[in-house]
Amino acid sequence: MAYQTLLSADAILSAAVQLVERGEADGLSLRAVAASLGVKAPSLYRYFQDKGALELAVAEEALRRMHGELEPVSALPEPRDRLLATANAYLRFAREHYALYSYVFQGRVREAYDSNEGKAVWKMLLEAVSGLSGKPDDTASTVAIWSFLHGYATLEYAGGFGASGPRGALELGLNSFITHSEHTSLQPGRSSRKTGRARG
Amino acid sequence: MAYQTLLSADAILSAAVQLVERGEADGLSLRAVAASLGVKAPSLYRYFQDKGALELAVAEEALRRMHGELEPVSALPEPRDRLLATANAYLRFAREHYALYSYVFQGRVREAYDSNEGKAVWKMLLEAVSGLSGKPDDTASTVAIWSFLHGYATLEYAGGFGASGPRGALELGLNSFITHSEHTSLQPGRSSRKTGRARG
DNA sequence: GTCTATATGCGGATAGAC
DNA sequence: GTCTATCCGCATATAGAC
Repeated sequence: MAYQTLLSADAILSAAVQLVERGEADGLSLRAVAASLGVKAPSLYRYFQDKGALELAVAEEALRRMHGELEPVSALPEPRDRLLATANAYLRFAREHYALYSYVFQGRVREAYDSNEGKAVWKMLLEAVSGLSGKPDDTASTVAIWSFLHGYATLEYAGGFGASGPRGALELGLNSFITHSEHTSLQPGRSSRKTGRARG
Repeated sequence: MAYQTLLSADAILSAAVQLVERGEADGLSLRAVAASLGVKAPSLYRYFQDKGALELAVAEEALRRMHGELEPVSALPEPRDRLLATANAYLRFAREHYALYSYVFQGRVREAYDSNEGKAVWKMLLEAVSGLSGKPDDTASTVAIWSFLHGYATLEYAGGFGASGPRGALELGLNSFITHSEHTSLQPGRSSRKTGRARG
């Protein structure tokens, strides 16, 4: 046989993710992915039907890594701690891998939300929020906090915070939600620590 | 003279904006802009030095239109009404012109934030928020609410709200901020209406 | 399983005719 | 002031050789 096996779907996906992380989420190109693996572009078609398939795989991988960032703090027993830790983990991922993070929210990758990876991330947020509010599936609060976190991450990256430095905004926002949530909680006695404010 | 004046910077900008609005914010192309005006691409270089200059102009125009949407409600006397109306106007613009809206937040257009148009939008938000909290330049609260609004608009468009329908999240988020803001207000007596909850 | 070669398309930008 | 013609580059994707 003239050629050995150099590629695998995993290796291609891994290389694609790496390029997205470096490239600020421009356009991922099959040529660049192939080049980074030392092969030519047409070789990739043995492992992915077309570019769209690879894009979807990248989006799912991004969500998988997000989930991996959120999962470790999901066992925290105290609801407020858990929510704050979850929010911090979310923002940490967005900051350290912004190109990959934003990849999920843009373009044609909306199918990824219906994947198991997308559902897993949503579940992390939902349980962290619901644990504090006491409501079993507190969709409204989860969407609200998710919106806040995503917006904050985006504006921070885009430089929407001027020279004034917005550091107080994160803590202020989280405290607003938490206070409101505790105030309308179904289990008011449980998570009403007076000490310990949100720290970003 | 063999050719008449067919173009102007305004006409080109207007055509470019229209293409962005239609095209879901893919890549704007000079060829497409020219074609929509019935001319050829090289003609545009008489009015814009290169593509980057046109892109910046589009971003500034987007911010100008956002400001135009927010300005009418800036005269509302009651702080809570003004903030809610401002939030609603912001979301209305984002919904009805999402491609143009998102254009501002992506890519290389960050210079637009430093323009007069960017400052004007920020000022609308800042004054609406500060009017409620009573603090003169309440940057932290403004950043927090802006983050929430931007995140909500983005997730709504991206379909991040599943079939469950997140309608309560907008009101919940706004009420959380407003309650927190009024609670820590420097002028507690002024905007403490018990009636009237946020309506999205 | 990977290659070369190629078809096809879109994009920005410039030179020089009219 | 707008045109044609052109250069150059990058992209997806396929056919067929090795």
